[in-house]
Amino acid sequence: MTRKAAATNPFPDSRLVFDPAALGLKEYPREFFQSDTVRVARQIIGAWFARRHQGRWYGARIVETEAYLGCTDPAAHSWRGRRTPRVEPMYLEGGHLYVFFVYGMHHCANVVTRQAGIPEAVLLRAAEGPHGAPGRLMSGPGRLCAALGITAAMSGQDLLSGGDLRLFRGGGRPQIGVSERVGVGYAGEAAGWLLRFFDKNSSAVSGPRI
DNA sequence: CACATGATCGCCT
DNA sequence: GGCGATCATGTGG
Repeated sequence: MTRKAAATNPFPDSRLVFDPAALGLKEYPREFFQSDTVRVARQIIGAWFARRHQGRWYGARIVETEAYLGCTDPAAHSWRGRRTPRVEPMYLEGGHLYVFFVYGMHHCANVVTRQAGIPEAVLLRAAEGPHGAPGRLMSGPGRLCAALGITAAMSGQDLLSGGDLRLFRGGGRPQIGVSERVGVGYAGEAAGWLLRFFDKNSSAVSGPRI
């Protein structure tokens, strides 16, 4: 017997339409993404991940991230310098997008950090919409990608080349919570590293708020 | 070629 | 809290 397919958040979703120009949102300079990965993971809490589609911008205010520290991080796809077609975008210079497919049904979006050849990245785990928080729409990396229609075909795109995928700086100074990363129990000691960051005041954060 | 598994989610108990 | 869906990817023969 077949089971009901997992519910998907259709893209485009009109609740996510917004106007970065009207809001005066600015983009980050390249150097920002080339700096320390943990710093980027913290700093982009409150930033806007945006996608342009048929003339409209769809936006997600990032409220939860995780840092993946490349060759020396057992939880990272690039651990020990692994270099395969899937992971290749992680080796691009900071500011590119790395998207992968997991569990046969979900996509996860990452912002690549550091210089070209240093495969580190920040996983986007949760976001809230521009017109308030539409419940659990983007609470979790899979739902976040579903809501914005992010697929592996977009992996390797540059967020700083004036294209349809961008990251804008957010306003304010969110209160940042810190914890272990989610779902990396297989990574041994690295499972305990405090590399997950979230907006303490957001109801869209996906996992434990400890 | 064959097989094991995962940076998740939703439904079940 | 547990489990199954479902398949691209990586690894090994």
